[in-house]
Amino acid sequence: MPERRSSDDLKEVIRDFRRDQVIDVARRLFGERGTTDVPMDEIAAAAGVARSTVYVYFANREELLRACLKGMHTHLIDAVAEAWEADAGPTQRLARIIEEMLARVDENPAFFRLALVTQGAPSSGAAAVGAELALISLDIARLLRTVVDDGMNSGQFRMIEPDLAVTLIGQQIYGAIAVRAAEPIPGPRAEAAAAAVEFILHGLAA
Amino acid sequence: MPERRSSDDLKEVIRDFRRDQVIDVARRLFGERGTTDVPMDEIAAAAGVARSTVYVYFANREELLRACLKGMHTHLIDAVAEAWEADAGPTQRLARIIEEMLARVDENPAFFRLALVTQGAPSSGAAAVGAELALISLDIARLLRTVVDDGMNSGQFRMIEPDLAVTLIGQQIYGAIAVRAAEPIPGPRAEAAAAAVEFILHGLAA
DNA sequence: CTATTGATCGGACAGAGTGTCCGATCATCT
DNA sequence: AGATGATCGGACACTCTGTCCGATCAATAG
Repeated sequence: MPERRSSDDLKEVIRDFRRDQVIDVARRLFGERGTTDVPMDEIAAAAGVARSTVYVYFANREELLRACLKGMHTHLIDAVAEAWEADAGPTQRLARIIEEMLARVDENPAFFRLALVTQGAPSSGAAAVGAELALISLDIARLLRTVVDDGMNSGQFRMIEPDLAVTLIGQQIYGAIAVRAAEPIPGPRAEAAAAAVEFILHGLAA
Repeated sequence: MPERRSSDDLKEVIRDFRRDQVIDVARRLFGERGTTDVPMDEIAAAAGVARSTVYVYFANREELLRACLKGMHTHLIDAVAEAWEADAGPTQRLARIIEEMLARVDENPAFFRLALVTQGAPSSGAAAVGAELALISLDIARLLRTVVDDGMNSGQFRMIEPDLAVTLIGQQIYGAIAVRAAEPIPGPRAEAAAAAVEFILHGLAA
């Protein structure tokens, strides 16, 4: 009985390992050349498996792409959540969220660019893929909402419609990510994050 | 001789008309279902021409897509430039730029979403298409630069690195556009624009 | 040690779309 | 009426997708 169990578990582990192997390769290739321009043949070859085997793990191209995004999602949320505990004030937390997200961009700019690109894209894969990204947005929005509420309660932020505040901050972050992902050689991350926070807090007026 | 000339001109006009006809249809279909999911057959059929005729006007799918973006580009720049003359102060001009851009989004959200999506996308078409969009960004950045310089010179904006200021404003606008393009039923445009301007000027701090 | 099982391979297959090409057709201008 | 040029429509080769299936190989059970 124990043998059987551990044997099954092993298979599971191997299976996941193989799966991740394909996902990693796909994420890299998708990032380099775009989702549409990489044939399944090539992904399979690069991952060292047969094309037909890829279709054992993923029903189709779209599901593979979704799996790529899913991994990034959990990674991002984990990183932000971890940093979350460390800091206390709303300003610090806001700074931390932005810095963590930019860090994620720096980790794999090509694929992050791709993720933004896929966002809201009315293309075949995107209906389902969009759902995956919507989850990320929701998670981030929830965190931002907490920041905004804290900021207003403590009198550090001025009083405006909280939803609007979240939208505005979100827009700024979205833009910052898009810009950074597009930059060939992004400048120092800390400065970029600090500039964004400063701007979000005080704007440009004299 | 004059006949010949006007005859040639007429051909030119007809040619352009046909071309625009295809572009309009393509823009709509691309907006509705994405660039990859609309076969050339369908575009041709919807435009009322043979598929082979489309290939007379456009070398390939990518060139057609680029033509779609090009039209939007000129339209956008014209609209902003026109409004530009009317207003004087940097704040008013900033507001006007944002409002005009959001108006463009409202005109054809589906296609605008698509344009954002294509932005920086490392996909087949996107290398050349990206160039087209880069031009738009450049034009807008130039306008924003003027706004920033005016604002600082007149003491209405605080003094910071102008390039940074342009980037930050650009990020907010980019995000605002993306968010609006993604909304199923966007709220009142004037309010959205006003909120963005207010945010850009004063931020969230108390 | 052998038989079974399950995963993987490799290749064939139909279907769909792309871009090219060319003869047939039609309208227009001479 | 005849020449000219745009358009049509369909055939073509090519590529990619997703499906399928027999062959192969390794680990495991008996």
